[in-house]
Amino acid sequence: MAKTSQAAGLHRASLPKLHDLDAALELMYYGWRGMTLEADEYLAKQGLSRPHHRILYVVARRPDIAIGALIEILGISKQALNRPLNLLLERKLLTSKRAPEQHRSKLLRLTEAGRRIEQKASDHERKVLREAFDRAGVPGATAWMAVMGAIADNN
Amino acid sequence: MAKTSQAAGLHRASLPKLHDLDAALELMYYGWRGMTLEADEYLAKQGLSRPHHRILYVVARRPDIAIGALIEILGISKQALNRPLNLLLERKLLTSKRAPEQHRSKLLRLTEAGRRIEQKASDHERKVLREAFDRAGVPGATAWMAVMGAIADNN
DNA sequence: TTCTTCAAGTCAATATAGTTGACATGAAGC
DNA sequence: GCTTCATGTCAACTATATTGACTTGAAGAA
Repeated sequence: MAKTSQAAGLHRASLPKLHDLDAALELMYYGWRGMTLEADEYLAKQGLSRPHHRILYVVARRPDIAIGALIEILGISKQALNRPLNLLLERKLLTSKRAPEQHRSKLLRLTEAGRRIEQKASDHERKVLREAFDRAGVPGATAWMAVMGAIADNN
Repeated sequence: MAKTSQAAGLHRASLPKLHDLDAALELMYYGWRGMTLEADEYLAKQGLSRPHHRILYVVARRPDIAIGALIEILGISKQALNRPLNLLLERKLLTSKRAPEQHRSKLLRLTEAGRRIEQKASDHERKVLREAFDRAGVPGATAWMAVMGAIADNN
């Protein structure tokens, strides 16, 4: 029996709601999935996954970042960083060189191939956001940003 | 050396932006984190984690759901469901009984203890959303829902 | 020059969350 | 009685993370 038509990922479940905010709660879940779905598929085709993308994303925006700083931003241990980072170096999507004056740390940079993959993966995510923002108009997009900011900064 | 003050989770990185929508992209990432952070901490104290919570969440809204239907909604294999589900049964947060007329399937229900944990965990997530919505007002919340719906339904 | 510090790299063991494949059980329907 | 179907379970594997312990190699200071 073929699975009832689900091109990719899971359909939104539409469970009965027990609370006022259940719909919003589920939207956050499916929104996250919706944004990352195509990017993850693209990355999988390249033999990469989300952790690799996160590394590429950060290095693209902080060229010559040291490994310690990268660990801090990603919020993972250096052992957890080790495998994906080495894969990216082996595949020549990243380069590392010693700092000229601060020879203890290694500075990371994207190669052209790395930049291309980072851009394509991030483009998939931005495309989903752009289409949603286009439908909502500028005021809707602004409101979305404000609400997400408040959620993100929850302390 | 103590980590530079980060009560829980990671601070928002504030990377330089390469694209218009990078800020939105990062907001989605940190928003997801912001919503789930306290719930995850609460669950960890109970010796549970997000997969357990997802099971409890669904069963709370679909009492007497069969295992096959639960698998479909969660989008995981029955082998992946097996461990967390059995833990919840052992801990008596869930009960399972055979259907009276359809004796092949097992029907799942929350116990009182299960309901309590599901509520508290989901309350942590809803609290974050409620505070953000309160700040944004009804129009902002409505706009947020519309944008998230468009992102979630990205096909 | 040795000693210490520090960034980075590596090894081992463990946990969690998932996968596919194979097979058992037990009730339902024909 | 044979088949179907929901469930359960075993094994092997992958990926992503953790903590702890240790090495390497350069920098800075005594």
